[in-house]
Amino acid sequence: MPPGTAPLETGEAQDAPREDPAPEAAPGTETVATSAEELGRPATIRDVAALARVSHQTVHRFLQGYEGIRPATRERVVEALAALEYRPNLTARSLTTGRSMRIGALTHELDQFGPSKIIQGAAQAARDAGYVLDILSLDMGDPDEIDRALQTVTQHDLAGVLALASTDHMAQAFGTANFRVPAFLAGEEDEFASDHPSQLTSVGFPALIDHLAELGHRRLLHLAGPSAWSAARNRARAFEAAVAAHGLVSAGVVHGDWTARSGHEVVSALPSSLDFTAVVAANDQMALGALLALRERDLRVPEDMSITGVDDIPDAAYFSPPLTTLRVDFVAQGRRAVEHLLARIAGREPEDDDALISQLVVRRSTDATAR
Amino acid sequence: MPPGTAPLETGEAQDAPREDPAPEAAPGTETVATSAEELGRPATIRDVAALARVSHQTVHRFLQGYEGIRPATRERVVEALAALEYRPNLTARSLTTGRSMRIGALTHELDQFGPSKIIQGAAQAARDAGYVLDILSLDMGDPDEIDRALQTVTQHDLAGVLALASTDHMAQAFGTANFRVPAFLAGEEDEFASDHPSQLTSVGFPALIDHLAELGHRRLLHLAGPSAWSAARNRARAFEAAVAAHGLVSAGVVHGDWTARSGHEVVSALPSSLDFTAVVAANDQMALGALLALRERDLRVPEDMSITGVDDIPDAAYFSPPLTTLRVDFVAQGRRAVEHLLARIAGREPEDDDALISQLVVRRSTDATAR
DNA sequence: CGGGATCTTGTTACCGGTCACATTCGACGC
DNA sequence: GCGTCGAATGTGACCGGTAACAAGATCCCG
Repeated sequence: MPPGTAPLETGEAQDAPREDPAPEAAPGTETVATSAEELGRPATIRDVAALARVSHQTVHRFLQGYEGIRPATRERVVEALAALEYRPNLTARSLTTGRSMRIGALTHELDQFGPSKIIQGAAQAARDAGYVLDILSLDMGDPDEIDRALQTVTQHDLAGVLALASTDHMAQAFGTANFRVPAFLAGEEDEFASDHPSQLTSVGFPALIDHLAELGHRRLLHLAGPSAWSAARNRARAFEAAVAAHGLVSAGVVHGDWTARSGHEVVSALPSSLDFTAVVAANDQMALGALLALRERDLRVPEDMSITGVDDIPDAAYFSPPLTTLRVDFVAQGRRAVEHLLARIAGREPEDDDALISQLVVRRSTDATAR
Repeated sequence: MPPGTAPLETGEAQDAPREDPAPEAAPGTETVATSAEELGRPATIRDVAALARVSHQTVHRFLQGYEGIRPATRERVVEALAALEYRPNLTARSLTTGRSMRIGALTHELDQFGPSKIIQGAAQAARDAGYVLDILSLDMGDPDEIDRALQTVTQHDLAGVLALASTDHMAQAFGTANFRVPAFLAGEEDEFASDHPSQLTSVGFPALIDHLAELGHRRLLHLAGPSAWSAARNRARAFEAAVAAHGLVSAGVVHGDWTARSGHEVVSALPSSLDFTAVVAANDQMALGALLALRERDLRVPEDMSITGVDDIPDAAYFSPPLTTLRVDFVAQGRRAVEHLLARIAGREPEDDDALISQLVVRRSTDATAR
């Protein structure tokens, strides 16, 4: 016998002229809040029910979109909902349903351009779907981190998990983890991945290599990313494939770690006589480092050496010289990752989407080779 | 009369040799799960209580660190906790307490270096404190966005809100919003802010201007950020103050929008005869754009013109030439913002922390002036 | 106009912690 | 050996939604 938690007095007070909704506490009658201010706290479904003089279940049904509510009743509910500015408490909802409107994003490279753009796109897509993105930042290197993240996930009743890390380490940890909820591993790069082989010969790297071939370059050096990153491997593979397809020659593949510093180091360490006329870097930062290293070796870009990047970071257009590169749509990748995850959460098959194609942006860092 | 939800049979089964904990369902006796696997779902506090043959409240007390539990009892609880791999359900906890272990981060410039680094630091600090950072990405320009964010906050029972936006627009919207929970507005930049006036004359900009003065520069141009950003205004003010303190001359302040593109535009648009010998940009990107514009005007850096930035983005060391800049510790700023917020959540006064000082990094973009 | 089918609405319990209060236990004093 | 008091532990309700089921209202038809 709960003491009148939800008083259902069918008093006349409500039917009286709206002008005088003064809280006249009739004896034995619980006063019913008629406005959000009067309540002083977020309205609950029962507050609304009391004001509408229905059961909380009727309010609930209305909120679920149930049709079989008498118009008169429905109207009272609608009014009460508005008067109390009702917003469902998502925590309470999560408790019963066991699921929340939250997506966990596992990540650890928030400071890099690609990943942070992906997060941006993912956050947008999540928001558009009414979800919130929880950042689960990982300290890589500590193997327990994945476990900790996993615990966080289960403790927070997340609706799903998006793994935005792109290293093998992460992919592996992710693969063995059991999140108990839908999960989706988003590589930084889909386009060059092996399950889109058709893309390899249509746009992106082929267009880039094509561009260099047209300028007369025959021997190309690839400045690749760290091989533990799938994106780095994919790009290296795409490079090799495109070079072969054009009958050009790969002068080798050297590895950096995505940073300008590594690009600078690697290029500085090359032997003094270079048997290639263009450097194809796997990202713009490394290209930047290479640019400086070439300058320090008294090689002019593009007269003596052409150089290209991938990503098209905003700064790339203002390097000296401006960088020819492949523009990658990271925001779209992030959006898409979330959409895939949401599909999985809903039990749907993700819709087959068009391949994200990167676009060649020609700037001054490439030109006809003198050699 | 709840039907034995938490069976408290003091059966002997538990005291029997550990070797045989087979689930022998005695008639009229609910079986008690003795391991996480057997349960097949996350263990609740009542599962633990049943296994430990205590009330759920005793388990609760243990978890709260209550001391007055008899050793024998305590031991059973500890064992049950471990056997069932109990993890509190944070959603349920939030429901009763009305607070969660989540911090909302309002942001809209996730792709910029500073903000994304700040988020990184904030996410770390949040994680270290057992919190999770929820990204509430805003579409600026739409004034309803703040309202939407506010609703999100209340619906999700967030413990606090961190506003990481740095524009006046955001600050103002934030100031008028009532989040019902602790909130903290973190500017991108503390160091140059007016409430740390002492810093203005000790490190950071003064060191930078000092450096230029020593190289013989007398007239300096400031390439500022958009004036709607407090960080831009702070930096401009710090510039003016430092110039005055050194008896140098400000050749004016021109405004960009933080991008390399804007730096390039602004410097390209300057009259043909320049009456200054150094450009002090408010961030590295604009300095990059300026660098290219100067090169296009056939001005050599640093021989004809020195140039400096602020932030020390990783790429700055590999610009052509490498950029003299002020290193700003954004990660620390993010951490600190979260710590402040957590203090406010806990009702504590935030501890007075040392000013975050930016550090002068001298590279090749500055040199003695020929003029 | 009664009885069942249907439509509409209400009642009660539950999710898993937390809190307020009640009860039992054990030690001690007389 | 019994009463007392504090320590140890248990009971039941509650947070705000959701779900299963029950019951009242309405309607239709013979």
